[in-house]
Amino acid sequence: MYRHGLTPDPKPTVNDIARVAGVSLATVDRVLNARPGVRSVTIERVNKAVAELGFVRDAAAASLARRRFLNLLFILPKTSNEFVKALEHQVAEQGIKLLHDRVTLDQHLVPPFDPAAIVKALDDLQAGLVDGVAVFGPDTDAVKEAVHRTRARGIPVVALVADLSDSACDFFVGINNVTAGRTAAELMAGFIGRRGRVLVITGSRLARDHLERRKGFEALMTECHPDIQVVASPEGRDDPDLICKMLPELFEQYPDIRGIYSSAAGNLGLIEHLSTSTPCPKPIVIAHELTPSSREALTSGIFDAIISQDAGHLVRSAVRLLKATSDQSPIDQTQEQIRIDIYLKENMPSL
Amino acid sequence: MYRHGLTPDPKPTVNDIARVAGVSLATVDRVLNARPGVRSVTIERVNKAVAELGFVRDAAAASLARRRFLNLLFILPKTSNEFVKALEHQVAEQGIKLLHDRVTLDQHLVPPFDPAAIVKALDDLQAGLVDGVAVFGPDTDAVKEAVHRTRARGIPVVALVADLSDSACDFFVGINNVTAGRTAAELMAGFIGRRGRVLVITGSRLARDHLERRKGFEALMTECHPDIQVVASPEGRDDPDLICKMLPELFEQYPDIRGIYSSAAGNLGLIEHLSTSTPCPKPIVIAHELTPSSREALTSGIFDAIISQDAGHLVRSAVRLLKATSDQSPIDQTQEQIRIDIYLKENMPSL
DNA sequence: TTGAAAGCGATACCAG
DNA sequence: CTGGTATCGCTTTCAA
Repeated sequence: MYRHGLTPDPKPTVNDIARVAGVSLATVDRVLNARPGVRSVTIERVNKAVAELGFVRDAAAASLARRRFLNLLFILPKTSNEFVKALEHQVAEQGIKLLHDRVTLDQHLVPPFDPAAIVKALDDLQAGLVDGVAVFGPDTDAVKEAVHRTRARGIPVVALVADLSDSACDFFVGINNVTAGRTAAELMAGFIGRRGRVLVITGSRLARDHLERRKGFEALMTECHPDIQVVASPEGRDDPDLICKMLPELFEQYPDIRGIYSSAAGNLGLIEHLSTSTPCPKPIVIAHELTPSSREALTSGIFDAIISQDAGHLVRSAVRLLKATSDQSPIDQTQEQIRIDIYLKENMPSL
Repeated sequence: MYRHGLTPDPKPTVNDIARVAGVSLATVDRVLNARPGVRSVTIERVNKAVAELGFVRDAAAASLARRRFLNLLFILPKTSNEFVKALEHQVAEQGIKLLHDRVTLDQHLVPPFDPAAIVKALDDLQAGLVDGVAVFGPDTDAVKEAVHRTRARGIPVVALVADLSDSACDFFVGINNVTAGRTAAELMAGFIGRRGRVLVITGSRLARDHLERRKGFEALMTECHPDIQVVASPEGRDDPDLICKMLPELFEQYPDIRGIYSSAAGNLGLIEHLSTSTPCPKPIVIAHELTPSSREALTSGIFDAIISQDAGHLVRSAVRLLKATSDQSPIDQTQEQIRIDIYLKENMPSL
């Protein structure tokens, strides 16, 4: 009754194809994997049989017979940033599970904001030892050229979290940060009643993702909320101490701040400041990335919302894309789309 | 250099275990799969070898050797509801891809709100033909008993979208609807400035998920926002026409409505009403489930936010859980946690 | 340009 | 209780 209605009882195998097409197993394989050295008439015949029988390649058998591992490498910035830590954790964790699927995950931590280190890491790769790379690094020409060389050597590359311009990579896995900034702005506008002054805490001008968020935030306010004034802090450089210190001055200068948007990675400094001296009335605070400390700030009411991207999803997606590239298998765009998550106190996931 | 650092070069196989433990392949298999009929000393010896060699079972080989498909069935309500349609679509879509992985997906649509139909569907299952079931149905005793019988026959069952109480099922895949309602309330409170009257459009008292949302919504308002008054509409029964008709009267009765929470599945009626006669000032509207029409309402500004759950994720998660149960393989709780998504105009995913 | 045959790493079945 | 062995469906030499 509930037989899988999609294949005529015993699922056809390569043997069936071979028999029906009147060729050998080896030839069927050559056609299925688009290997060279088959006459086009033969190709036709095989394809016809494939279509006729409704053949679907068995992934398990294929993977087993291929008798080799897919070795993937993640190049991440070496920083104490909680979000990056979460990525590292995911790579390590998922690496263990993926062993079952003949995939290995390694990570290489390079100094942050150091294009040369990434270039070296990429150029040092041995094709054959590494079958794919995911890079989270600055969008500089040197990096893009190194990515280019890597791809030229047949190693697929995905840009992780921060895109590399001019589609230097095979794929980008991450969110659109302009959109993320706009999302923060939309939420902020709603929460402060569409009027008043908001402060944007900025990071470093070297981090493209942070710049984009700020740009998106300001753009949306300009477009849709003329009664909201945005002031930007000096560069916080993602340094908690620096940020904590610069805040009192800013509040003095702008006593009417109704909202704060922490666009970069300096949440700790902001939390530090707000948990000691709370301006009154308490401003609406929106920050990025759900991490242990931002989670706590949300719970305690210091933060009102978090804009986030799921580290687990980022890693899984990068792996799937690299694997699909290697297997020449199709990609499910909708599954690979990384969402811009909004978390309030109530919908924050447990754990 | 980047050799997979987790296994000493050639990954050990069952043969290696057998050799080291000094037993046969068959015995290794029995131990690995916890099959009966092995002396405990032998079990010990095998486990020791497994630990020593750092053995990881090769999923591809196992799946191939098992030489059978995993046939899963989704029992869904037959309704024109867009969210359910999205589920159907995902089951169909993912079913095609899963063929590669020796998994088949079928769906059985039963009349909505009809416990007897679900009971029959479950009792009609033939163990051996169906290896797992995902059910989206009402939480009634009859259904729970049928689930019980199904599980007793060795067929794992997951509750999809709507939980069945008393942990009748092996797993629940879906969101906590009380929490979803609270999330909607938190967002609503922020958007309307924490004061004023809000209207909740309710569905049917038979749908536990809808009731829970409303309960959560009201609870949060009571707990945290004393200046917000919640009024509930008569039951809309998810009927667009009915809802569209009852609204004018409600607005007349409560001219000061500042927010509307569409807690059930009657978005179409609400959209219909609001797009013809817009009350002024326009109330904040929050609804559930990102679907083609709610998406459009968000784009056009009729809706301000959507609380949603990802249909693709729901289906994938149900499949993984059923598969893991069948394989006796471990589960990654964090990946199976379905998020309560919040979408504003800006962060709505494309497609 | 094509074919034959040897595995890949687990599971299942039949003996002992 | 334990062991041998034939697969599973596909990929990959090695020959022809």
